[in-house]
Amino acid sequence: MTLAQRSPTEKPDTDALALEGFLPYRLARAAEIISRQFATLYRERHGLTRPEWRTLATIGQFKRITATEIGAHSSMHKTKVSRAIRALEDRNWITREIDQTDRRIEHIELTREGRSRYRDLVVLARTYEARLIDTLGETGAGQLEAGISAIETRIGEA
Amino acid sequence: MTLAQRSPTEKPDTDALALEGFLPYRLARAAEIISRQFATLYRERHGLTRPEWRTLATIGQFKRITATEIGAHSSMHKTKVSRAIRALEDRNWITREIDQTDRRIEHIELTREGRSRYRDLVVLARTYEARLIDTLGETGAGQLEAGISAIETRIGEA
DNA sequence: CTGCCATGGTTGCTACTGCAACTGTTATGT
DNA sequence: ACATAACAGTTGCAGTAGCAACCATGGCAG
Repeated sequence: MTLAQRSPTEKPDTDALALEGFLPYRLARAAEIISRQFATLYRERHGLTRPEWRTLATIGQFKRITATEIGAHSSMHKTKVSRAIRALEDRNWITREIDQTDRRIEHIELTREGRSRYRDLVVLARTYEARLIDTLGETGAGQLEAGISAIETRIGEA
Repeated sequence: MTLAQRSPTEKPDTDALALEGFLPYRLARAAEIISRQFATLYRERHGLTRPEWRTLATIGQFKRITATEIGAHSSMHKTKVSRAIRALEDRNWITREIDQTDRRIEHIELTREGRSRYRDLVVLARTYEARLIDTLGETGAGQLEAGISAIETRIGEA
C-alpha cells in the first residue's frame, strides 16, 4: 500500500498525464501526509481536531482575540471557527467576553487549563517541526520552505 | 481576508508559537490554495469533485485498472474510490468488467465519452501546472518540487 | 474437500464540511 | 431619526469524509 510506486500492470499511455508527477497532486499529498502525522500527536494527547488545534494555537498566540480574527489568521471558514470555539469552551479551555462598546464582538482568552494545554501543544509542535526538519535534512526543509514562500507571496488567496 | 498578514491588535507572546511560521501549517495552507484553484477549473468545466478527478486521471493514465489499484495510485481511501467510480459510471464515462478468473476484481476502462473528457482534463492540468510554475518562477517551483521530493522519499506513508 | 483467512469492493453510520440563511448589533446616508 | 446596509457570530441543511462491518469470492492448509 505504499502507493505511487505501486504501479499497475498496464503501461502508461504517451499522451496521458502522470498523476504522481503532477505538482498540485504531489503538493496535496505531501501536505496530507504531514498534516496527518502531526494531527495524530495532538489528537491522541489532547483529543483535539484539526480546527480545534488551529483555533487554540491562534488564541494562544494572541492572548485575546475575536472569532473573525482567528479565522483570518488560521485560514479557516467562520463556521469552522465557531464550532471549534464552542468545543473548546465546552471543555473550559477558553472563555468569551462580549465587548461592551460593540456587542457583536466576543473577545476570547484561554483559561488556566487552556494555557496549560497550550503550553504543552507548543512543545509538541516545536518538537514535531524540529524532527520533521531533521528528517527532511537542512537542504530539503529549506527548499520546501522556499517553495511554500513562493506560493504565499505569488498567490494571495484561497 | 488576506489573513496571515492580518494580524490582530494584541502583540504576540514570546514563548508562543507563531502559526504562520509553523511548517506543517504553511504546507497545509499552500496545498489548500493550489488545490482549490485547480479544483475550480475541473469543477466548473466538467462538474467533477476532487476524488472523481483523481480517479478519472488514474484510469486515463493506465487504460485498464482496478479500484484497489486506483486507490493505491492516487492516495485515496477505498470508499472514496468506490463512490467516485460509481459517479463516473453513472455518467457513462467509464465501464467496469468483472475479471472472469477472479470475480472479485473489476477492470475499469474509459468509454469514448470518458476518453474525450480525459483528454480535455489533461490539457487543463498541463496548462494549469505550466501557469503555476510560471507564477512561482523556475527557482521557486524547483525548490517546491525538491522539498516535496524530500517528503516523498523520507516519509513513506500517510 | 472443507474450514479458515485474505482480498476486492460496497454500504451504514456518524462526524465534519461549507454554503446560505439567519439573529442581533452597529455604521451610514438622508 | 429612521431606513438600509454592513458586520460578528450561529445554525440548518445537504453533501462528503472515514471507519468498521459487511458480502462475495478466492487461496491455502490439513
